[in-house]
Amino acid sequence: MQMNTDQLSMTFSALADPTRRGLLQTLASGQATVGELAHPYSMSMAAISKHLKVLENAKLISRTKEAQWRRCKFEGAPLKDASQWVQKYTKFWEGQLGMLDDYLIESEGMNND
Amino acid sequence: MQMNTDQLSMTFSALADPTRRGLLQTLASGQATVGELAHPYSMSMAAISKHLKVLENAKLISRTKEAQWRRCKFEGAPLKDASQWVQKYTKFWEGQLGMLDDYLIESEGMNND
DNA sequence: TAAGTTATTAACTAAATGGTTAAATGCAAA
DNA sequence: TTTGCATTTAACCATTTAGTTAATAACTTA
Repeated sequence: MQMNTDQLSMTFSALADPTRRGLLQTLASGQATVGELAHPYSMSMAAISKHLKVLENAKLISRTKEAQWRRCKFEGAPLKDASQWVQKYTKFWEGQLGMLDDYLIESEGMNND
Repeated sequence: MQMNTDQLSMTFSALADPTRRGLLQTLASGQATVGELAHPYSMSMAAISKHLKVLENAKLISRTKEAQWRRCKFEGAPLKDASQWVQKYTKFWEGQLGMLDDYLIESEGMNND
């Protein structure tokens, strides 16, 4: 009903698609044009263009014009918050497991920051 | 058109909603029933129940029956892969920034594992 | 057994998503 | 200035998502 507009939701949402993760992987090997990015996929260029727009809205890529090409570049800044969010809970989880291993009391909880 | 069924997509997709992240945060302070989880939200219990089903399908929570209550528990296992994926690219990005700071050649690329 | 509590499921709705093909845009080159 | 290439946008479609209310299920307790 409503689109989630907060940055963290946008980031996770952008990452929740294998095609988009693949595009980011390609871009991690260096900048590329839309055509180059589209090449490995059996999907119209228009579809890839839309995926790139999702990534751009999430600020995970930037695009610069160069004649009739758009050169895409990976932008990792939004990953920092995502990484922190996931890591906090990953560590909490691993902590829980550790507590079980050591026969300590379960579900001590986690602070709220 | 098709639902993304791979685990990583399911995980990111589940995290791409502030309500669901909030539910996980609550659960990180200890197990809770659906009613307890629903309480802070101005949303029907049915809606929360659906969010919990998304989290359950993504294996981010488990539920056990206890009389007429369902006790929910945070399950962090799927976060490991998500964490690794995000961290790999976060580190790559921070590396890129570092290279710029040090006036080294830009876009050296990133290996493919 | 009847009534109340907790939660899920069903049926419905509006909007978002992910794809298509076709048209439009912007630039380069003949 | 026409042609061609790279890309985006428009219009469309089917599916999914996120919510609603109402009905149902499962269990407790009076």
